[in-house]
Order: sequence, then C-alpha cells, then structure tokens
Amino acid sequence: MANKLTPREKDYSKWYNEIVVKADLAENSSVRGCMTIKPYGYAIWEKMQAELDKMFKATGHENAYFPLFVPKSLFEAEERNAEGFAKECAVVTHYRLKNKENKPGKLEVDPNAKLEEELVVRPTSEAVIWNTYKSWIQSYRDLPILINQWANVVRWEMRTRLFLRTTEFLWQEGHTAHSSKEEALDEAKLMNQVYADFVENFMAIPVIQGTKTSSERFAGAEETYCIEALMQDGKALQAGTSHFLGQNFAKAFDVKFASESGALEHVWATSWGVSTRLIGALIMTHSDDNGLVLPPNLAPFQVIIIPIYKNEEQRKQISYLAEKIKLSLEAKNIRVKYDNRDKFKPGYKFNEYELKGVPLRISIGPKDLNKGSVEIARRDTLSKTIISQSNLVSYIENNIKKIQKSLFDRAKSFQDQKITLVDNFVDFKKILHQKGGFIYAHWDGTESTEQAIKKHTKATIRCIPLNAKEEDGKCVYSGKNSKRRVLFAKSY
RNA sequence: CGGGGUGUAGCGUAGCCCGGUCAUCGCGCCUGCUUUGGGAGCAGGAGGUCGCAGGUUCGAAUCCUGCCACCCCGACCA
Repeated sequence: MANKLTPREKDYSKWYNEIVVKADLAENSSVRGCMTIKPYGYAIWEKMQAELDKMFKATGHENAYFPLFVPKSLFEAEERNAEGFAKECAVVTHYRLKNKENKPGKLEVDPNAKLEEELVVRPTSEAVIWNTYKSWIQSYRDLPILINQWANVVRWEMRTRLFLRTTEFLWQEGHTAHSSKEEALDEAKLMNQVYADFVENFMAIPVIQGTKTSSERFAGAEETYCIEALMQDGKALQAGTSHFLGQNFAKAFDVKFASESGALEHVWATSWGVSTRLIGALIMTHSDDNGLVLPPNLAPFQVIIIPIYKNEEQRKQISYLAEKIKLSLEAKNIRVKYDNRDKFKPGYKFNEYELKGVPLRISIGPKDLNKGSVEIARRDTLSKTIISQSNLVSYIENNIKKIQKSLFDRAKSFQDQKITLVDNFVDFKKILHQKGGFIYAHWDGTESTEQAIKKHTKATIRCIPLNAKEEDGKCVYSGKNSKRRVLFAKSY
C-alpha cells in the first residue's frame, strides 16, 4: 500500500503538509493565508494552553483580555515597534457595508462609513496594553503587573505556511510592568526559562536558549531572549521569545510611577509569547513517514484501543473487556479512547491512529480473549508486543514515561549531532550546505558581518547562547577578534 | 511589488497546441454481497456554472480580451 508520506529529503515542505492534512490537524481556510484548526489539532493546542497556563500562574501571572483593534495613533506611539510591524498590518478603515446599486444581493463598502481614525488589527498588543497600563499605574504599590492574554493576532506576511506562519495565529502574550530594571530583566529571563522547560518537558523538543542580535531583536526591545529548536531537515525554528523592553513603552505611553523615595520614574517592561507555531515545531521535530508522533504529555489521547472481531458475539466480549481496560487506565489518569466504530476495519484504524500520532495502541482480538493477552504497539518505535492483561496497566504507565523520554532523547541527540564548531568561512559554507543544522562560530559582533553572512549563505544568527563560554577567537567571516561563539543556521 | 506557473466533481488529474460523441482517470462518497490480527474485494450508483465576465464562431474546457484567485522563487517573519 502506498500509504507512506513523501520522502522528506526531497521535499520537506510537502512531507510536512501531508502530515498536517492527513493527521487531521488543520487546513487552509478560504481567507488568505489563514488556517482552520481542526478538532484534533485544536485538542493539542488546548493541552499546550493548559500546561502553559499552569506554569504562568505558578510564576505569579494572571490572565486578562485586551481589544483586538488598535487605533493608529496608539499604534505609532512607540516608533520602533510601529515601524517594525507597519508593513504587515491589516487595517480597518470602514464600519459599514451597503447594497450595491442595481445589483441586488451584492454589497460594497459604504464610503460614508469611513472611520475618522483607522484601526489596526493587532499584530501584537504592546500598544493597547501600555495605553491601558498608563491608567493602572501611579505608585510603586501598583507594581509589578504580571498579566498574560490568550489571543489571536494578525500579521500580513508575504508567504504563509500552516502553523508556522499564518496570517492570523493564536498565541499567548505576557505583558509585565516593573519598578526596576533588574526585576524586569529577571522576569524576561524567567519566562524564557519557563518556555524552555515547557517545550523540552512537555513537547519533548530540545531547545537552545540565547539572546538575539540587535538586528533579529523584537521591534522595540532592548534585549530579546529566545529558545531555538532544530527541525529534522536541519533548519532552525524560533520556538518562543521573551523581551526585555526597557522603558521604551513606558516613555512612549507616558507610564510613570512614584517610587518609595517619591521620585517619578518610568516603568520597566517585558513581553513574551509563544504561538500555534509550536505545533509546527512539534510536527517537524518528531514526525516520521507514517505521520505525526505525539509526545504522551501532549497527546489528546495517549492510548487507543482497537477491537478486532469476526462476529457479533466476539464484538460484545471484546467491547466488554475494552471498556474495563479503559476504566482501569483512566483510574491512573491516562487518557484513553476506545474506537468501537463498526464502519472501519482494524487495519484502517491502525493507520489512522498512526497518522494521528497516538503514542500507544492496544488491539484486542479473538486470540487475546482465549489467551488473556493484548497486543500493544508503540508509535515512536512502531514495535509490537503481546502482553498479559494482568500486567497491562503498569506496562502502559511505564511506556508512557518511556516514550516521552525517548522522544526527547532522540531529538536531543539529533540536535547535538547537528551542532558543528566551525572556524573558517569555507567550512562554514560547506557544513551549512552538506550537513545543515547549527553552526557554532565566532562573530565579530557587527551588523555588517551578520548581513554579509546572511547574503552569502542565507544563514542567520539564531542566537547568542546563554551558556556560551568566553573564549578568544577570530570572526569566521571578517577575522576580527571575538569573545564568544554564536549559533548560526538557516531558519524558518 | 518584481520573475515564473496554475485554475476541470470533495481531493488529485487527462483533454487545451490542432474548436465538433471530451467532459477522462484515480482517490473519496452511496448501495449490496463477501470480508475484518496492517489502509479489503467484486458489482452497481450519485456527483461538474470546465475560475469569472465579455468576444470570435453554426459550434468554445479548447481561440481572443479583461478581471479574479491560488501556488512557487525574492524582500518580510512568532
């Protein structure tokens, strides 16, 4: 059967799209560059939301919600931020349609309904939020403000790709206000660490933490912390960012507080976000040619039970057993689905749940009824084992942990193997071309060198790793002195 | 916005050069029987404004004009 996906060496993007579509995660909507997230894809997002939310609350944050529309005058207040996003803003100019003359049933924009001031559909919420914070903050007693919002944003990108870069996407954005630089910096670092923990522990995706160079930094930020992941085709993907915004937004929106000493000072800010792009990272990190592979912590259901029967009597007996197994697993907080649909054959279901990436499959047939056994298949290794029904619960519990760990370990060793230390530009180009992945090389710290390397190789500086050791070296491009290595890669 | 390409059933497509039983094939869908431990087989069936609007012609999926949409390559990017 030609059920395998496209070989990824040849056409990685097709391979990716096939998984998205066949695993029933999302599809292109009729709106330019937007996507419809289907129930199974959304269930994964909900698991991610739930876990992140828990982590945000554990670090003292609360959720709130701010408006979708940003009046243009507010949007332009912080100049660098506005300039950075200006080219990709959807703008509302009118608030009413009317019937077209002589064309019943057809509508047109009513020119009389032009807005006094255009409304920008938020590409990010700093502007609306800081305009609001202005009225919330007077004294150091009002600080810190630690707020997160779950929202959609719109960025009118030139080229789009399901999950990775859609015109509209779902995300969370945290916006915090602090009374000191140190506290804000600590917050930005803390949230980057939260992201790293979440992505590594729940999504089983190893990441490298670092800071962005000034050219890759968020528009309006003083420092951008990020987590970078490596996809199976050797390209890097920015998985999350946390920004130290200094006093830029406080100054732009005139947000001051009276300190303990009575002095009026500008507030210090951070913002941080991760998006549905993480689902793209998940797909491109773990999937194989049989479809999606989900880490158990994120799988909407961790175990699928599939019955195999030849007649009604067998169906009844197997269903009885399956329901019993389901309850005993659920008692251990394991998410289980029993697929008793009579309309599909077992073989069809096996493939379906492999495409969906369900970590463990239990199949129960007539043979198992006689022997008191079940067959268990692991999605990550595609291996099958027959075990006794009496050992089932502990076996599944164990394997859920094992799979979670082994997915991370596998991705981690792939990533480690794809980080190459390079000391001259000839090797740089060769490694990038032949091996891909991250290149760990010295850089003279100038933007011009960064641009030149990008122009020659399409590789960018993904980050300056937080754990980069101080060492003397020569820039891989200019030969000038450098104090530490930075991480280069081609990226999404 | 520059360069290239494509629009035919839910999806993927043939036909277009050279106008006339050409609306083709596969997947999917529906019905029946046989099947069910890795995407079932056979038989029958439903489903189309050929992207849109004009034009040429006795006749247009096919030729001409205009428009629209989408895809790929560059600039942008969570």
